[in-house]
Formats: sequence, structure tokens, C-alpha cells
Amino acid sequence: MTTTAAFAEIAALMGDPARAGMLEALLDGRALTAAELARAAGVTPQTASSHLAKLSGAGLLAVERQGRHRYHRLAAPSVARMMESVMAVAADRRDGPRRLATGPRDRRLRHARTCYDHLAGHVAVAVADAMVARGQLDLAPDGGVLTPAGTEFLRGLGIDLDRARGRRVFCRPCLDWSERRPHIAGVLGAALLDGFMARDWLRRLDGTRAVEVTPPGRAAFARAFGIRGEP
Amino acid sequence: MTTTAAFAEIAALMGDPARAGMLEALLDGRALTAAELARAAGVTPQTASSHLAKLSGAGLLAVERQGRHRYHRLAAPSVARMMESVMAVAADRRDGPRRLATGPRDRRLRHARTCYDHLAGHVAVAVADAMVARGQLDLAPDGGVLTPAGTEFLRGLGIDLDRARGRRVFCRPCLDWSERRPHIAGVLGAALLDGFMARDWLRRLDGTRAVEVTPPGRAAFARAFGIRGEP
DNA sequence: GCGACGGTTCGGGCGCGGCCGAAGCGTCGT
DNA sequence: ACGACGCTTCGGCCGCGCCCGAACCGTCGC
Repeated sequence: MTTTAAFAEIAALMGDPARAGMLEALLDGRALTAAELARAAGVTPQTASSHLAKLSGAGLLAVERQGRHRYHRLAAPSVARMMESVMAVAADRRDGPRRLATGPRDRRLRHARTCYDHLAGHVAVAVADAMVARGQLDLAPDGGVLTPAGTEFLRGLGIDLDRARGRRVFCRPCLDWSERRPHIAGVLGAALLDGFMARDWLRRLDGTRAVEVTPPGRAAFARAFGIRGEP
Repeated sequence: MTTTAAFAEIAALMGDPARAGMLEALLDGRALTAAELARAAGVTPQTASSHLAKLSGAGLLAVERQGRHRYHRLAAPSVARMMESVMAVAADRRDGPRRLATGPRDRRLRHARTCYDHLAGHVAVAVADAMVARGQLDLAPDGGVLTPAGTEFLRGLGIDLDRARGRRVFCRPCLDWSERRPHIAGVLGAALLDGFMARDWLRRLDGTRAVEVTPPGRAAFARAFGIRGEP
């Protein structure tokens, strides 16, 4: 059966530690150069080049040439979703047998992180919950709808909603692997993340996917979404 | 980062062709013996044994001893969901470059198939759509709700809704990789599939996940859910 | 032009892991 | 009790593919 072969091929691409490291580094939706990805994976540039060729060849990555650099990014949201689902299984596995010390790094990831191009983690789920509870958002499995109240509310927060409507799905629920509840993805999710970053409510943390809530951000999230909580 | 290693390990387990074949054979939720899985994967029993040990060791499979047989099944719905998401990416990949002849086998899979323990494919999505449109079902991303009208409707169809409520999630949307729209999973999804099979509206096809709609089934689906269509 | 730098290609080494034959263990039938 | 059967363990073979050193191509800066 050829479908089994394709399945195994995709999975095997994720299954190499070096490639897995690269893919995880790209999971926040940024485009990185080959050298950066080599460092992320802990291999030499020539090894990374080989891996990147395989990943692009299989359609998991898209490349963009810019001068003498080559920027690599995940080819599609479905790739990110696939990776999240693998992480969900890996997390199950770890939670079950022995609740082995989840370091501060992990706690930060669970609290707030980027997922492809939108926000994920406890904060993201809380934002979605708050908006649904207030009737500002209607989250259905095949695409959410922002109500007029929601549109006005976000405009009041200074979130830019007018970009690229129509190109991609505007609003889509995305299952959060740490919270196991949906948060907001799609163009709306990306706009929210951008807006939060632009107003400095959130700030990227070192080189990881973790995101920290700034002190003014904490106050703002409490005011706007009723979220109270510590990192 | 240990989380990367766990991710790669899970993916690598799916990435071997023989293991992929076994996992796919188990995707319909049945429990199969080691010998059956060996045949499905096209390897000798001793090779299969080694693979099965790895899969169980990692928590992807659960084993149940019964006499001198050992029945293997997917350990959790999250495993099935992960596999479906990988198939979605693999399908993307195939649709893009060259719409290579999707054989009748594939068309059947797209039309109706089992997914873990519930129904998937065109028919499953149509069932969900019909019930949502009539206000019998409310599908939210973090779990659907059967309305009183829906409960009565299904009771009228002779679907058994009284089993294992509470043990697992009663109703959950599951993204259909061929239709890219949600269908009904969870205990409700399993009850629907069982009911359809029991009334002989659906019948398992040879040894695959494909399911055929029987002639009486076709009439019944048209009457009960307004589904008209050919295999 | 030249060197510096990012990236890829080539070649060869090497280890991991899948595969099977043979043997061992436990369970069931008679 | 014995053999048949399902499954696992052991041992050894073999090949895939990961990895790096070195050399090669293209772009940028001076």
C-alpha cells in the first residue's frame, strides 16, 4: 500500500533527532537560516544541509532565498499541527509513568509559547475562554467566528484585523497540547499574537518558543481578559 | 532538550515501514494478534515481536493477554489522532505536485472508513453536518453536546447511548483528514458506528479500514440524515 | 579583482537497527 | 503427558543512513 509508505516517510523525517530539533526550532513560524538550524540541531552545516534538503524535498519545509542566505520555514500549518499532535502523545507518555520533574523551562512553555504563528499555552487558552464566555467569539470545530462584539472589542485593544482576510482561514481552533483545550489559530490568532507583542504585553524569551508576560502585560491581560496568574 | 528526544522517539517509531503498517492496521481500533500484525506488515513473527515490544514499551500500544494470544491495540485515542494528522500531511504532499490516480481503494477510504472506533470519511462528516444543522448536536472544539432533540432522534434510530458515559469523553470532534472537516468521535462516535453496523447500514470491507454502505444503508442514510450519494 | 562567508556536494567511515534462522517458553488441545 | 501452536529471545548478518572532512559554488564586501 503506497499510502503506508508515504505515512512512514513523513514520520521518519520527524524521527531523526537532528531533524526533530530543526523542526522544533521552526515551530514558532519564523524562518531560519541553515546555519541557525545547524546550531539548533547540534550538527555541522553540511549535515544540516543534507537534512534540510530532505525536509524540503518531502514538502515539510519551504525555502526562500534572500541574497546568500536561505531561509527555511514550515511549509504549512498542517505540519505544525502534526508536530503538536506528536508532542501531545509524547507528553501523555511522560505524564503517565512518572511525573518527572518538569523544569522551569517546561513550566514557562506550558504557560505561554508561540505555536507556528499564534499564541499557545495557558494564557492562550484563557484568552479564548474569556472571549467565548463573553460572546465575542464563537469557536466551532471547523472554524470560529468573531462576533460584532468581538470585532469591536479587539479594535478597542488596537488589534489589527484587516490583514489578509480570505487568504488563509480567518479563525480556527487549535488543540493546545499542554492544556488539552483549544486556543485561537488562523489569521486571527496571528493578529492577536502580533498585537500582544507590539504593545509589549508579551516578549519572546531567549531563543526558544517560550514567551514571557511582561509586568504591564500582566495588568493588561487581567484588565482585558480577566486573566490573573503567575508565570 | 529532553522534549526533543521524546518527540523524535515517538516519530521514529512511526517512521519504520513495518511498524507503520502495523499501526495502520490497528487504526480502526480493533485489537489484533502478533501474527496478524506480522502479516499486515509483511515481516516474520519474530521481527514483528521486536517491533511490537518497542511500540508497547513506548506506550503507543496496549497489550492484552488472552490465553496464548496477545492482543495489541492502540493505547489511546491521542495515538490515532496523531496518526491521522500525519496522514493529513502525507495527503497534502500527494495532492500538491501531481494528482496521481487515486485508485478505487482510496476513493472508498475517502467515502467511508473507520477511524479508531468511530466512522470517518465523507459519510461521517455528512452525518455530523446534518445533526448540527438540525440542532440535534452542538459541536464545540473542546467537546460536543447532544441536545435533547438529538438524544430523542438517535433513540428513535435505535442507537444505544447508555454505555460507558463518563469513562471517556462522550462527544468530541475529530478532524477528518480526507474531508478536512470535523466528524463525531468519542463514545457517541463509537455508539453511532456500532449502531450503523448492527443495523447493517455499513459493512466492513475485506481487511481494510474501508467501509461500504449497503443498499438498505444507503436508503437509511438518505432518510435519516438526508445523505444522498454514491460510493 | 580578491578574500570572506553561507551553503551545498562528494566521498568514505561507522554504528545503529531491521531482518531472519534457530532455539526457548508458555498455553491450549487431546 | 505429549505435541501443536503463538509468541518471544538470542545471535549474527547486512545494509541504510547519519555524520564529518574536504572541496566546490555563489553571493557579498572592499
